[in-house]
Amino acid sequence: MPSFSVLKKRRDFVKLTKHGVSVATSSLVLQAAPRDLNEPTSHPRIGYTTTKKIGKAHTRNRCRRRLRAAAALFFDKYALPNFDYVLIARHTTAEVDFSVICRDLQYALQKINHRLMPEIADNATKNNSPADNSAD
RNA sequence: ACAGGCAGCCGGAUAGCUGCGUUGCGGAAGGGAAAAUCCGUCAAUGAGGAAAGUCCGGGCUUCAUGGAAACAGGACACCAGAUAACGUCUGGCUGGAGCAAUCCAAGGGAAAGUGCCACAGAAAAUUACCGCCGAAUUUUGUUCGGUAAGGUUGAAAAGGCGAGGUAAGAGCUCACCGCGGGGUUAGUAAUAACUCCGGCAAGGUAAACCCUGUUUGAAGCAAGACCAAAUUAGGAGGGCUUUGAUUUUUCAAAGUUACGGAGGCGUUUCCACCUCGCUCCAGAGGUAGGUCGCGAUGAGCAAAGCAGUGAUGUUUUGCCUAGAUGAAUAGCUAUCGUUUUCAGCCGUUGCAAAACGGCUUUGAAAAUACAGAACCCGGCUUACAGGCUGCCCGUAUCU
RNA sequence: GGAGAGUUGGCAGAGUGGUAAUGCAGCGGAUUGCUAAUCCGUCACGGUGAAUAAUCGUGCACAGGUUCGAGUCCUGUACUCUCCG
Repeated sequence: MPSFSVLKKRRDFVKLTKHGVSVATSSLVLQAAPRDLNEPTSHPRIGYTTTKKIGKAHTRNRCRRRLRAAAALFFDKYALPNFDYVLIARHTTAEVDFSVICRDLQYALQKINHRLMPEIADNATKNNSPADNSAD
């Protein structure tokens, strides 16, 4: 039973690239950002990006599937509630061993959570009211 | 056996674990009912020969018009047929490539007209530089005429070759070949064969404009239809209604907003558009969302029979077979299959080195292609590891 | 998914079927005590060559075709960019 939903709107992707934090590994790139804090939903959301750079439609589909399979393994454990994540495929994603993708994703999730948690703490101390946070 | 040619087919398999879309069924909540929403140890089903490129042809939808046509522009072009249609396909003709099977060809018109043919060359299309010949003048020559055989240039220079003929030459004449026209025969036709005549017409380019014939409205599922939500508060104008003045026309005030107006296919004009319930200006908001279109009736798929040289048509029987929308149809593991290479073993030739062939339940390593439906069909083009089947041709050997 | 435009030296950018312009950058030389500016030359790739002389071949994204001859005309392929109210 998946405990996360899927990002679909272009607006959300753009917001992530503007305001989010990103971690790059050899096989994938992970972006993450907190959602609006006044919304009560708690599930993390995840999106997948495969650009035209990495190949034609067949290879892009394959990359997306492999990323989705890896995400299904690890997001239950590591993903934080009220956060949006985006996985971006790279040139190597279709070719490399699946174990490498799993290792990279695990590493990236741990690192990005480590970098995001203090940011939230800072925000909470500076701006107590969530209305000010959303106005930025 | 080797080397080719053509046509067609396949394009990984099995098991396990974890998952996805759609449809059906069941359940939950919800409601007058339905739809939408969520759930399921439920069931069924789930990519291709090219799904690709978007190069052609259709279906379908909208726009314009009473219905059409014309012009411009585009496309096509040997003949006959197939087809819903086509620039596709089939059969034939002609020309070219190959020993052959077979393959390739935008393959109408240059005698309707216009343009172009750089450089070189006398001359690139009614031409004459050198040369050859004759005459005049009178003498290393000059002028006039004839000639297109010879020379140089160039991609291309006015039928080819031989003989006659001539001052020199020339289809000027003749034979053969080529070319053009007529006739006969064969064929639906393109065309072919035979025969007679003409003396030869004035180069190339139409993938330059063009001519002739045939054909063509435009845009595309982000087409288009419906549903729901959100916002005016201003000015000008028009229409209608009521009231007042007035014989009517008309004028003023208040209210109201469709039955009115506008719309222009490539041809006229303009440059964001839509909504805010007439139009324009100003202003504000928006370019989000959902359902249908959308797949079980279709130029549908499979098999067999019949007609036809064939494309194809037709009859019978059976089948219903993806429907997503940040986009499902999978991810991983194991075993097997296929191919290649290396090692190993066996056989043949050989003194040997080595070469060739075979074996894989003897093993190892590597590879396992091109590539993902997006409204749907018919083609074309391009990409593609490897494998299978059938037929045909050539060479060598044997019978 | 659909519609359309383009590709020429290191960069920009012309080019009626007939010798691949021009500018910037780079390199060499002149000028100067030195530099800048200015002037002159060179500047796609490869071969022969002692040579930056000379000469030959290949070059306009790639591959075919038409033509005596294609950067240009026609067909196919690859890549890049733009638009979809």
